[in-house]
Amino acid sequence: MEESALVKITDVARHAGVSPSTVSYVLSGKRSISAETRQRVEQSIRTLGYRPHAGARALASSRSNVLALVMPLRSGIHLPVQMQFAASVVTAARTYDHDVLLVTQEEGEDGLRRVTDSALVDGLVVMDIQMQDARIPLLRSLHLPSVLIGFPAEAAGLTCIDLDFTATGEACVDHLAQLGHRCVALLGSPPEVYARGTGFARRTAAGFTSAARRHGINATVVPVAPGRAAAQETVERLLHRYPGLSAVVVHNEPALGPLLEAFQRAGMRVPEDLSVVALCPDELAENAVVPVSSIAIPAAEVGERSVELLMSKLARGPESVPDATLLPPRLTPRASTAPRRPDSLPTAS
Amino acid sequence: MEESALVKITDVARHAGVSPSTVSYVLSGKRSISAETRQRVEQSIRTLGYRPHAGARALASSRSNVLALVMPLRSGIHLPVQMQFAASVVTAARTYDHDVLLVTQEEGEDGLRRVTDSALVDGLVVMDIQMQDARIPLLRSLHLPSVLIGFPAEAAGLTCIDLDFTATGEACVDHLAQLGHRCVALLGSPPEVYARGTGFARRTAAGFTSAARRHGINATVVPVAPGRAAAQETVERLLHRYPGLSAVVVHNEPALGPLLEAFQRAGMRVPEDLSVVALCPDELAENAVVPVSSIAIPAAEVGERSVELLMSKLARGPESVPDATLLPPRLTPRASTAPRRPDSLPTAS
DNA sequence: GCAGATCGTCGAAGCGCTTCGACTCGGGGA
DNA sequence: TCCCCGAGTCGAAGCGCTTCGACGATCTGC
Repeated sequence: MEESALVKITDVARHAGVSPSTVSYVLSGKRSISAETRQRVEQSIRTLGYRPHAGARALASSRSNVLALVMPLRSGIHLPVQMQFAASVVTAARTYDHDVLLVTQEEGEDGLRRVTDSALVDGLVVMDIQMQDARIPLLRSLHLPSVLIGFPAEAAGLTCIDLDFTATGEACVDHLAQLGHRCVALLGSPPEVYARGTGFARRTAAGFTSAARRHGINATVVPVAPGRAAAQETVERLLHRYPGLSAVVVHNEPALGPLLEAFQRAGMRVPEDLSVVALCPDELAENAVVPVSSIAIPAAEVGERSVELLMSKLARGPESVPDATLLPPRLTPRASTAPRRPDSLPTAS
Repeated sequence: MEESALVKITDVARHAGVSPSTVSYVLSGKRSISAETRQRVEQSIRTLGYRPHAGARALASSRSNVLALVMPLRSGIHLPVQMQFAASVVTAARTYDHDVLLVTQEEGEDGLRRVTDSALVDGLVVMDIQMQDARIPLLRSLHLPSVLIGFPAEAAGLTCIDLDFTATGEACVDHLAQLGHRCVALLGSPPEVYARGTGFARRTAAGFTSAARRHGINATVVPVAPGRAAAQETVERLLHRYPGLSAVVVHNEPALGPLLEAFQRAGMRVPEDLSVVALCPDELAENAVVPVSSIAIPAAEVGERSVELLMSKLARGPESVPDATLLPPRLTPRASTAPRRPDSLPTAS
């Protein structure tokens, strides 16, 4: 409540009539302190406006109370998601009395080395993990705990968290099946992405397919190449091949707009003739020509949970935490999905 | 090039056959070291993979080599700008061998107190400064240097940086005058913003007006309330009152789309009948119905410069740096501005 | 050639905190 | 009654680094 920047633990100790170590124990709770002493010390801390010196604390305790957030900072389409994510990481970290150091993706492995080797941080939250991520070996060899957002090809022994894409694929189909649709398509990522074996694309497709089988629904998975032209062509081919098609799931953010247009142009009104579910941020879904029912990456939840995981590893060891945590999808119904019209064409043979 | 996390300055010293202090001086350059010794030490550092312990360094030198970036993390419309900004701050900080601690706007004054009092950071970059910003008094009383993005009402004695809005208003008019326009309007922020005396709105208007006078051009400033309806109405009134109007400057990001539509609806084609210049992010300008000539906040430059200012204050004292730094506007011409049609109506009387 | 400056290096004293014994004091269990 | 134990506190030893003063060696200028 007073000055600052110069008051140290010995000042507090003197003011409270105890030894510095006692003050330290009051602060950390690592030894029992009589209620009376504790209150006296706490009062002194407040009156003097004492704040432990972060560096000194880090040196003595080998804990910095800072964690690194490694994130891509180049402009892209996902910005709102990233921001939400960063915000929730910072907020969650604060509830554990930690601060967040911002490390850019571009700093790569050297960046990680730097912040860990210099004991700047106690742990890492690493966003935007690729299938073949160059940082994985390093992360694995690190003596510091880390949590990865997304799943690399080889995830064993790493703590990863992400939306459950299999369940997401299933949820979309469940939703559509419930509305009576009998012939559905998954309009997915560009072909390369599948060829590369990218995890989330494959998992979504798998969930989609198995749920369709479970419901006894006619289902197909179609990659969508980038660009308006490709979208248009994909739609034409699709409608020709599956005349009974009455619903699609779009898992390709940039293609969503073009695809909707293409369907429109092909005479399919949404949702009268065609129901559409998308995997994309709510922003995008809300602002499409017709608001699209969607499942979004739960950025805030991912952020919060990842910090919780990290803190648990820090406090209770790496074994205290599951390797993979998959967040359940939440589908937000909007105007783009409706029951199948009884008079629509019969399901394709 | 080897292990890590446990190699300390004494290890390096032993390996190089010198004393720890010599290693320290090699690292900091604060005393002269013979070329020979320097090389030997540097070699040892490399072979052992030595990284100074950040906490120890901070404790001994009372410099943490970390700076705080205080930014709003709630989703809003400006996200791309914020990100660009954050990215350039981090990058610039790295060139000065500093790291960046992320502090959210929401933490407010307590957040600032915490990171400064605990000596976590050496200085602050504070974004999103309001006219009457509650943090100003605190920032002023701080013993740590700070740089503010934006100008508060009372900026004396604070280091502030932002786009030069006066020059921006002028640049827009210059551009339009050069194209032959003789009657222009500034479509600005909602009335409250002007009433509140918000700095950037006023300054833009001032620049706009004075440049128009200089060019002998008919000019008017019109606030634009939020909402499509308001935009529509504003446009109608404007066109009625200034039949000779052939160009507008829009300084109201969310209103840009609605305004363009309203002009369209009123039969004014852009740019044939009406030239439009906007103050908004490039993204927005590029993706409007017709690409809009625009001046954007130079986020990357602001970020970089703000770090430079901060570093200068840190290294050479607060006097080494100007109170205000105004970045020159850069107008990007796009499809929305064209020469005035000779057959357009005469300038309003 | 010699006083005095300069260069290059070292040793030691902290920076402000945590933490590990050690010590005191009462209160049970035997 | 004696001993042991736990609760509560203190003192001191670092944590790994920077920095100040000191000290020999080498250079300057007369």
